[in-house]
Amino acid sequence: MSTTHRSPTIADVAQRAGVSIATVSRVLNGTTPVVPETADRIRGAIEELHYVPRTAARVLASRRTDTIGLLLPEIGEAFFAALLRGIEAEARAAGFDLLIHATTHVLHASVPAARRTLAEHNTDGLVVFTQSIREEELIRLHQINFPVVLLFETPPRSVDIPAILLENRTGAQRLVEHLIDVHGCRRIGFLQGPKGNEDSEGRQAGYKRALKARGIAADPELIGYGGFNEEEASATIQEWLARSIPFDAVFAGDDDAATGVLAALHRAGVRVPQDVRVVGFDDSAVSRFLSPPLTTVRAPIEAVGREAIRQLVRVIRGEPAEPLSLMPTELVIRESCGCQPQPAAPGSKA
Amino acid sequence: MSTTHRSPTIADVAQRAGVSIATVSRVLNGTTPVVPETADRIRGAIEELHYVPRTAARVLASRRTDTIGLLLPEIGEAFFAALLRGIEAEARAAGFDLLIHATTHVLHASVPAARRTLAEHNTDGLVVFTQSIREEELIRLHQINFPVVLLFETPPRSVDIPAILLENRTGAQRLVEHLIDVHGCRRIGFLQGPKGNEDSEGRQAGYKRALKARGIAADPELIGYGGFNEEEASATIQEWLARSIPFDAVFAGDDDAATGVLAALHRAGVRVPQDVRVVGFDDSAVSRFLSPPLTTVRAPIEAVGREAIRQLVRVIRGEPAEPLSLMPTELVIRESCGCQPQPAAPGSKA
DNA sequence: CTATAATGTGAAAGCGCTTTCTGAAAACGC
DNA sequence: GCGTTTTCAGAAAGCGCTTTCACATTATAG
Repeated sequence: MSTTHRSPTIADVAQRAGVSIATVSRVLNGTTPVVPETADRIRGAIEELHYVPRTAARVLASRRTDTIGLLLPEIGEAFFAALLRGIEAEARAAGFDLLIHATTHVLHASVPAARRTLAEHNTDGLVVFTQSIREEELIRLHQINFPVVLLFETPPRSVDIPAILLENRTGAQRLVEHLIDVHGCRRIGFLQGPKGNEDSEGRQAGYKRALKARGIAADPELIGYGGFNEEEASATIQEWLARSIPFDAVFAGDDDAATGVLAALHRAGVRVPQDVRVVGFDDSAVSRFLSPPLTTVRAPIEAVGREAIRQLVRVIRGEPAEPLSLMPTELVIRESCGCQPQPAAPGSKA
Repeated sequence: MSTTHRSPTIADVAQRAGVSIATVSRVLNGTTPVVPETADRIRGAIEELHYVPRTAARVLASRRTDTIGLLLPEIGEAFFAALLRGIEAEARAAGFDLLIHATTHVLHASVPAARRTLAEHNTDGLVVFTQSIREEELIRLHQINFPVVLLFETPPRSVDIPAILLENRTGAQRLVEHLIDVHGCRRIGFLQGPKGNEDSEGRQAGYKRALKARGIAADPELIGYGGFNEEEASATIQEWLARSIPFDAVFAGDDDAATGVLAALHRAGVRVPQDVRVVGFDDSAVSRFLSPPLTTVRAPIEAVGREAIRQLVRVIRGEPAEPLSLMPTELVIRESCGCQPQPAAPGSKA
């Protein structure tokens, strides 16, 4: 209990246990069998000294970081928590730490190489969120064989890195067909997500397919911008109402946008689902608590996070990885489409 | 462009630039002036070789990690994204990386010391979320002078580490007084958050003060459990309705719980705000889009994250830090309390 | 001009681990 | 019993940086 003793190193542990540092390292890592009594003695010394191995020394010597980097364009509200939960849990289970970089302008070619601390030698692999990295950088990483998986985006043709994608098209198609078949909708609006967002494109494709399959002409006036957020979706609906564009349903692109649509309609005194039916996509945490509860498509976001790590770990270990994981989606019928309330099974979360 | 050349180190850069590695290190870190031409030559070599310094070597040699650890009990839905956004941005601005550990059962005394890789030598400091660390471990860290700040929780008496807290009491009191004074409520329910949660306790104290200040007796029947989540809050309200407990308003503890309350009332055909008024706390992203838009108290969660890092960085640098940062809250009046819709200023986000 | 102080750079000593290489001792085979 | 294999543990060589320390230079002073 002295004042400023420098903290213990592996040498201190070795000395106290009367062995060499090599042996301490071996019980620490379980790399080579050590006589049980000796091992116990070492473990005792570790506890007594409150020894904590320096990660840096370990990394430097072993040339493995046991760390996975996560690159995000920004930390959004919606499914971000679920995604991170999946990523964190799976990474931990596989024995990796998680280093997070969330910001635009990271890893751009313009950033001096010396500042790009996340990739290469400083992590064992990268989970890259759509639109958070420049294509050149992605290609460079791939060329030097650095493990990367891509989230919600198809990799460029020249780069065969694993990608985790949502089954957007089919889910959206079923959703829109439900509006048409069950509720007789004919004028269904669609709100697009951010420019270049693949999820949005897939959902729009599903929307168009559904219309086509039912012989309904797509009206360009009914395709607006929702930006996958409440504000912009809300604004678009307000504008449609102001311009008296007739519509009997809105597929909002995602649940955030649907929330904005609901708010705009509520404000305007338009009843949902009586006057207009509203559906979203994602099945975000709040969707079942909206008024009325939102009909949507469940996107298994947490599973996406887990799958991303699973594939990345395979790449890191040099095992064959799935080039493309298409995560299944599922229609979730609630009331905003006009269906009747589901009799909530006791104890069920629906 | 050969196949498997090992990646460049500082020595390769030094050789190519015709200087010693010490000089390269100096331009990398800007620690000592270097003749401009030489520096340029070195920077050129760095770019050409795609040199990226190994963090591990740097950390080992300098004994600084430039990394801040974040300890969370779990990755929740609600204000988690905002918190992380604040933490990430401020940490990056201060030149730190972010290492995230989210899970219960981390850093418990039961975890072998050798596995507690996050603290001590492996980060420069820790942001500890309420209820994610055992008190003994906190005390130990404090004893060895390891920089820590505590989020949403008052540190134990013996441990004087900085804490970032919300001004819960005053905010809650104003909120409840608004219900009483403006809307004439007399039977106001309160839903508690998780057991031992200080935010919940502070809000409950504010609730009681408001009642007392207005001469209303607190009815224990009107204090229920909401758990700061939709499900449990929803269940409690359902139970109150089933038991015909009369109430004219509900202060749900937080916005998640308020969302659940709204859903339960909606399901039961109880109108908000005509029959029952509902208010929350936090001003989460969805609150303004609920039906009706939620009256609540704005908790500056992103600012909490920033402030946490700001204080932690001070401790890391050995500067004096604020022992206690009390973040101000602000009443946000919308419609769920019975007030009229605010005329939304054009371009405003309210 | 010579003595003195800046200034810029290199040599080299670590930082605390992992891991190869080697050797001693114990176990085994015939 | 002696040679051979196996098991366990130590010595020592790095891993790729930062940082003292010392040393040339060059600038400044007297």
